[in-house]
Amino acid sequence: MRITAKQVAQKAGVSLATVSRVINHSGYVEATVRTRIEAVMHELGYVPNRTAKNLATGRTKTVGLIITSLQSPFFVRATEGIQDVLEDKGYHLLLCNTKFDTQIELEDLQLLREGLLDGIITTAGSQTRAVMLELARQNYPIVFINRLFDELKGEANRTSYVLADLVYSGRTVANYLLQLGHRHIGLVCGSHNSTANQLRLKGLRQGLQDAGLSLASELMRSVLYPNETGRNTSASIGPWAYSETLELLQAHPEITALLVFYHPMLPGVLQALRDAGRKVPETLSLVGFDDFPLAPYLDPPLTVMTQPVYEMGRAAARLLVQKIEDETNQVAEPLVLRPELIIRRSCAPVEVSRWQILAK
Amino acid sequence: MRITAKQVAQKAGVSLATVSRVINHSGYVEATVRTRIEAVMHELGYVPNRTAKNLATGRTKTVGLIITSLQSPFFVRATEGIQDVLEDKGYHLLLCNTKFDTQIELEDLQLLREGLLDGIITTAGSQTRAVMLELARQNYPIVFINRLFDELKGEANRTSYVLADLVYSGRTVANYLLQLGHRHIGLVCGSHNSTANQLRLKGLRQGLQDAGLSLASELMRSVLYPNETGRNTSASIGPWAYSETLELLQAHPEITALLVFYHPMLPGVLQALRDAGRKVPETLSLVGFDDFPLAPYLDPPLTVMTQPVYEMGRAAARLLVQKIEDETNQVAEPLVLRPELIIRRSCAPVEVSRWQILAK
DNA sequence: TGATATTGTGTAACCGCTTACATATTTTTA
DNA sequence: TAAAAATATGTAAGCGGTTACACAATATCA
Repeated sequence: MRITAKQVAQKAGVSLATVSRVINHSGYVEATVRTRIEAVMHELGYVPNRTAKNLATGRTKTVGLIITSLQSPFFVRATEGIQDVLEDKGYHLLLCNTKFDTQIELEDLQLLREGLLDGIITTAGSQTRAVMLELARQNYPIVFINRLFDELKGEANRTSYVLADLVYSGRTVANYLLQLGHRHIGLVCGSHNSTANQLRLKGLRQGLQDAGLSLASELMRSVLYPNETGRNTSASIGPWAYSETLELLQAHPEITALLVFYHPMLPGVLQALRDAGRKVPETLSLVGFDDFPLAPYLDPPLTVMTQPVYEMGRAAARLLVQKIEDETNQVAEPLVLRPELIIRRSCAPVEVSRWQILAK
Repeated sequence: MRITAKQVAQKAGVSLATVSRVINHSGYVEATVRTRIEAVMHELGYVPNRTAKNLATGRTKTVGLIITSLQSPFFVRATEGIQDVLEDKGYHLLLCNTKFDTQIELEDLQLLREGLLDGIITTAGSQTRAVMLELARQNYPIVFINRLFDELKGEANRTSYVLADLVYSGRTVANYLLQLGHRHIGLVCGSHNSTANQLRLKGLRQGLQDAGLSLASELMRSVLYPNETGRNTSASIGPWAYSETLELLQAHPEITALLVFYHPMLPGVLQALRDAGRKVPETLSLVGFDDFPLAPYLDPPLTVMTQPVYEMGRAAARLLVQKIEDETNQVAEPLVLRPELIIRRSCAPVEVSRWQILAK
């Protein structure tokens, strides 16, 4: 049924090797022979078998992208950047969505060992640190986005890092809110296990400390992801975000500014604010993380701390392909990009908030 | 370096075949032997090679998902549904983002022939009709989402269809707006090439005709996607949507209701409305297609026509896996799911609009 | 014009696993 | 208890390409 290169070779009266050469444009092939073989391939409708090629070459031209959710514009935009580069370099993308399930993540990582993937780009890995380190040390090509492994520092291998300066992110937001007069800053973050959140938190702390303040840990809520308690399907994180936010605001009415570290929590948070009777920004200032196309059209337009996500995706893909194609081990120099605060209308000076509250 | 099954066999003192049997839990293996082999595998850190297995079995346990963009919640949510099922069935997902580029789509389809993919789920295919038909007739497993091929009707092959009743969508929206008193309904749709849009349009026309009206084609704008004019990267469709909307509103100030068929155009449309000084819903009623988590928090909360996207994704994946694993050809019976109108606050009776306009 | 380099092609050994078939042993059944 | 069935394992032929190596034919050069 399926036409093989062997059949092409026979029909064209040449050897299998020659056919392979014309397929891959490798080695020497006489022009007339090449033409003849190409004609036969066309006539027979020959299509080379990718799997066979993969086995013979030991490469699949496929890379895995491990993300924890598709619900965040961060992942979507990063994926676009990655794919634009991969497409250019002739690679394919296997999308692995862990949904915060460690088990799934481990299975996905295993694909590297199984030879199905030439490399991996990952934004996950909080729960799989050990395995990650092992893979890195076995010189599998890996690019980490917003994730750093200090343990690997100085070791030559085939990993790379692409990061936004998330500490700067946290610090900048802290400064901005401080400057608006806020002293009680609440925080709803995603998993506290996430490196990204830890870095942002670190920056936030720094910013507050510089002003002689400290972050009250009781003003901070982390939301357990649906799957951190077991395997699950793509459930919404909304309800969690909603109830945590509501509780936080009820327990701490002194909060005048709220940070939302993880985008998929936004709907839940916004609903909680409505139900708690907190108007943004009059009664509460709100800052999101990661920009998205509709942010300017929310009620109110949302002020966000962004990262150059698309570029980060591109960089990650570029680095990964480079690591895949250049087998030498190197000491990775993290590529750090700068986040940016986009001020819209969800934050107001604290005086206004006070006034509003009193006026009630 | 890499451990092969052969080495495991040697070390365990059995044949390669037996090792294969324990790996795949196939055939008969004596319990003690199985244990011994497993011990050796573990000791050697053996990991089976996926590519070799793929070649030997002629299957890759990988399916391709062809989408045109990641910017739409439709694709994101569908992808989640698909992946939840695939994960369950032990399949992987190769994500193919065509960005409306026919060339890319053709290359992605080719992966089916190249044996890299066991099957394909696609939401695209407007420009690749001929190739699609060919693949379908060659009995490659394919599931179409929101896409129907009349040419294939009654033919037995390995395709399936999952659709939302988009004609109903269009009709329902028409009825709703008509009932609110709107008579001049504008339309900003994505590519007119998309089957989905054509169906919605058909429904819209039906709804209007039932009321003795007809759709004025000059009130309709389709937006050329960035890539319908050549290969491109993941550029935003925003600017196109913006300028088309602005022009439409300027040319036809009589429009009192506007439909947005393609979600990624929303930001551009909303900006245009602002710039045109049209308040929603006072001065213009707005209906979006496809729901998304932040829709209730837009300004104003957006009324949308939805499809059960996640379920459609799940259904598509289930059907595809079924087609892959059951080689018999069948006549496909389209699975049609029902859309739903979610009324929020972006539509108002036309009297109000008139009043507002006059009041100016 | 003979030595050397370049070009062109075939042979055959992989890549690492699956599986049809053959064979041997044990269990079941009549 | 002999025949049939079930269990257990090995042999070897694929799966469909790539590529090292050998060798032949031309082209290049001093």
